[in-house]
Amino acid sequence: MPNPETRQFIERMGLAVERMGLTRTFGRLFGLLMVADRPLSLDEIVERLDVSKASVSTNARACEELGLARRVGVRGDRRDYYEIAPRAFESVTAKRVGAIHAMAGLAAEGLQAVGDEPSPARDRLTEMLDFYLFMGEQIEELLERWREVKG
Amino acid sequence: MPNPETRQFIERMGLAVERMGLTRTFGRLFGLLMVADRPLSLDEIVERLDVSKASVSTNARACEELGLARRVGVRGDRRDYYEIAPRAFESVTAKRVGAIHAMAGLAAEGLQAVGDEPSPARDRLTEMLDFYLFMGEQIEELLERWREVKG
DNA sequence: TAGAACGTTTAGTCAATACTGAACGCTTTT
DNA sequence: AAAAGCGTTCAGTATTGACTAAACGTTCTA
Repeated sequence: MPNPETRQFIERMGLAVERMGLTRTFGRLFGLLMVADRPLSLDEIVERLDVSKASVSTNARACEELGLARRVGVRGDRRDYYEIAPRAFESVTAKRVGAIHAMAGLAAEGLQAVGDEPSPARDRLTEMLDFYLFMGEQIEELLERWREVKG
Repeated sequence: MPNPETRQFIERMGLAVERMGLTRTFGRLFGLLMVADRPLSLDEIVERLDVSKASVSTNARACEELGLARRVGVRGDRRDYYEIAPRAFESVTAKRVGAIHAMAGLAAEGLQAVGDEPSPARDRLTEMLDFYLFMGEQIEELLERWREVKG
C-alpha cells in the first residue's frame, strides 16, 4: 500500500488542507485514512507518517472532533483504531455553513453599528447580510439534497 | 465614526477572518473598509488601525489581490485610496469554489493511486469525488442565481 | 503485584511568519 | 534644485503554534 502514487496523494492532501488553514500533518493524516484499506492504529499511523505519537494522538482526536474520522475497536485488541467517518464530507461542509452564518451575524452587528441613515457602509453591510443569508440557506439545501441522493 | 460599536465590529471581523486562516490585521482592514463611509488612504488606515504603514500597504494590496478591495483615486490627490470592491463576497466565494474543484481533482488522483479493485478506500474516494463535483457545480449555480437577482 | 502496553498530557524546542522601522525610489511642490 | 509626500521593499524582531520527547495515568497481562 505504500506505493508512490499513494504517498503523493497523502502529501498533496497535506498541502491542500494546509492551504485551508489547518496543518499539513493533519491533512496527511486525513489523506492516509482516506486511502487506507482498513482502520489504522496510532502506531501504524506513526510509522506511515513518520511523526511523533503525541502529534498523531492530538491530530487524530482533532480529526474525530471535526467529524472527519472516528475511533473504532478491533476485537481482541485494546488499541484505538481510526478510520474515515461516514458522511465525513457532509459534516465538514456543514461546519462551513456555520462559518457562513457567523458572517451573516457579523453583518447584522455591523448594521447596528453604522446606524440607520443611508450610507455606502450600510449598503455594503446589507449586501453582505443578504449574500450570506442566501448562501447559508441554499448550501444547507444542497446538503439536504445530497443526503437524499446518497444517504 | 470611531464609535465603540464600529470598533467592536472591526475587531470581530479580525477574529473571524483570522479563524479562516488569514491574519487578524487583514481582517481588521477589511472590517474597517466595510464600515467606512468613504475610501480611505493608507495613512488614515494606519491611524484607525494603529499598525505600521508597511503592514497596511502589504495587507491592502493583498486585499486588492483577493478581489475584496480596490484602489481608487481622488481628484486633486495623489494618494492611494482603498474601498471595498463591488461583488467582493461573490469573488471571494468564487475562490472557494476553486478549492472545491481542487478537492475533486485530488479525489480523482486518489482513485488512480488505489487501483481498480473494489475496496473501502475506493468507495471513500468515489464518494469524495462525487460530493465535491456536486458541490462545486451547485455552488457555481448559486452564484449565478445571486448575480441574476442582485447584479 | 510487578511490569508491559497504550494513549494522553506537558514542558520545551524550533520553524514559520506577520509586523515594525528604516531606507529607497519616484513624483510633486516650492 | 532641493525638499517634502507617498508607497514599497527589506532586514530584523517577536510572536505564534505545531511538533517532539519524556513523564504520567490507566488498563491489561504474566
